[in-house]
Amino acid sequence: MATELRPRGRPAGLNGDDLLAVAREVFLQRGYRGASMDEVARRARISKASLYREHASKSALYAAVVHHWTLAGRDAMRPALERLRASGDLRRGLVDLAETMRAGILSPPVVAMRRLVTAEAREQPEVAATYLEESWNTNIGRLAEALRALADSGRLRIEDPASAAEQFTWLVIGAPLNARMLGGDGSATGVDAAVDLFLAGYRANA
Amino acid sequence: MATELRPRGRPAGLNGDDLLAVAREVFLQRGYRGASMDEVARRARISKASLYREHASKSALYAAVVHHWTLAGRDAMRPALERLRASGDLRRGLVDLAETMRAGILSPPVVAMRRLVTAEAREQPEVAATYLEESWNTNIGRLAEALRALADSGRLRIEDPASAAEQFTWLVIGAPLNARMLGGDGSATGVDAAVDLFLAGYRANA
DNA sequence: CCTACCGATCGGTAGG
DNA sequence: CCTACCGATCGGTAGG
Repeated sequence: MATELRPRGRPAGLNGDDLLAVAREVFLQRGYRGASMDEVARRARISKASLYREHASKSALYAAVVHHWTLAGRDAMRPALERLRASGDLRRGLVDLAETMRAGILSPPVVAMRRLVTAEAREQPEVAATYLEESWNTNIGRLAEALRALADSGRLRIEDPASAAEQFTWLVIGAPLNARMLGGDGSATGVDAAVDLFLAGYRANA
Repeated sequence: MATELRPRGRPAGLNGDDLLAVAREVFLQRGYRGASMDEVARRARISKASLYREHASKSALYAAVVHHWTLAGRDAMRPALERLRASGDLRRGLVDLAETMRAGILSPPVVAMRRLVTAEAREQPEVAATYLEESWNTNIGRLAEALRALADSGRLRIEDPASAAEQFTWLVIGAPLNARMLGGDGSATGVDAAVDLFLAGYRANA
């Protein structure tokens, strides 16, 4: 039990980022409509009145959870992209990147968050748009920058890095993400076929 | 108003496939939890008791709606696949197929159904698994057959038609489907880049 | 086939 | 005195 020492009259309950983390768990487990403010408050060990003082409504709490999540996952691809730029073996670098992307995007919490935001896209389109822009398009843009750098250094021949980044992404994660979003275990078939096709189209030494 | 002539004591309300169509509209508009059995009964002009006599529960009605939907969309790709086999211009045939796939998979009702089934995949995994198998994997399998035929005739060089079918599919629809699932308008960038990359990897005359 | 109604629970807010 | 927080309950609605 997390019975911490609390100097004065400070309450035992959670707030701030810790409260958002608890709310995220509840939303991911129950879905938006299945999640109750009572459960969030109970698991955060605060009253509902306190919860509503930090977040004016259930939808505002949900928006805060998604926004906080996008900030946390913004730099997930950076290490693999830097390894790709530094790698002497282009093919190995792309395979490493592809496996990093799969491990991140196909991880259970990331899939669950995508399912949550997708399900609520009609009711709360601005939250879904924020997620798409801050999380997805940001990472695609960084991949495009890395591909452009490889093209500038003469290792790839790419006219449209943004399009190539999207193609690489969906070659790598399309099939297993689709399977996991629909509940299947995925059974990923390896990223080599994706990298092979990508290099067949964009390798410099044609 | 649809006040039809009814010869005898036949009730005015809907049943069978018409009832499923109304229920599908309600599920697509409201989501699973937002859809009420009262609204389905009201829009079908039957009592809730009659609705429950045809479908024992809300989840059973949902499962029937999804299953009926998968049967309706099973042959959507067939004409484009036959045109691909008969086409003299391989590239034009693939572009035609890609545009047909986009028009179907990105259409608002198909996206809405995918969003519904995805959102409910955790609560009702068997329904999502049925959708994945009967609708998605069936069409991917038919595309794989067509690619295998093109390989057998010497127009493509493909070792794994199933893998190539998945690659083609996600190159064509990955980015715009992702955008539409998250509420964006998509702004599809054309299928030429997808076909170009696919042919770079699988065209026979290497 | 319908009206009426159930046990349970929702998001949100009251007084102290 | 102030703040932060509590137990209790509001009006409506869900699936069945």
